[in-house]
Amino acid sequence: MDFNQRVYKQVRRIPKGRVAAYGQIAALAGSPRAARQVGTALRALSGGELESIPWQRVINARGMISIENMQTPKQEQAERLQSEGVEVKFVDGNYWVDLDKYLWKIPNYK
DNA sequence: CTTATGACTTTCA
DNA sequence: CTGAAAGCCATAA
Repeated sequence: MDFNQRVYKQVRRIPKGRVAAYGQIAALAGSPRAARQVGTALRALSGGELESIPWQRVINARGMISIENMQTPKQEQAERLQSEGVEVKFVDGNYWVDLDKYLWKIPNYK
């Protein structure tokens, strides 16, 4: 299975109303140091996948929405998160999420 | 096969 | 706290 597919699979596991860092997804996908590739994977999403995958729940380690891509505005991500119950703050041109409250705490397996 | 690139993260000044 | 710098590694060219 491709790295991208593993990423999508993990992203779908993020509970509604929670967010996860790129690094977390990378770790779950099998490459703890491939956080940037998670972003690359999400950037490659197209039409239907944007609806079937909760990509809006993935943000950077500091709780900020780090999209600069124009086809999927960070504003849209903020809106999607808020409609799920996640509080998003808009400060100086950037959207922030309180990680202490909304970060997805991965349960211990094994 | 070799380079470039980047929806990231961590560290150091 | 702020910002610069260097790792990291899958993908694209």
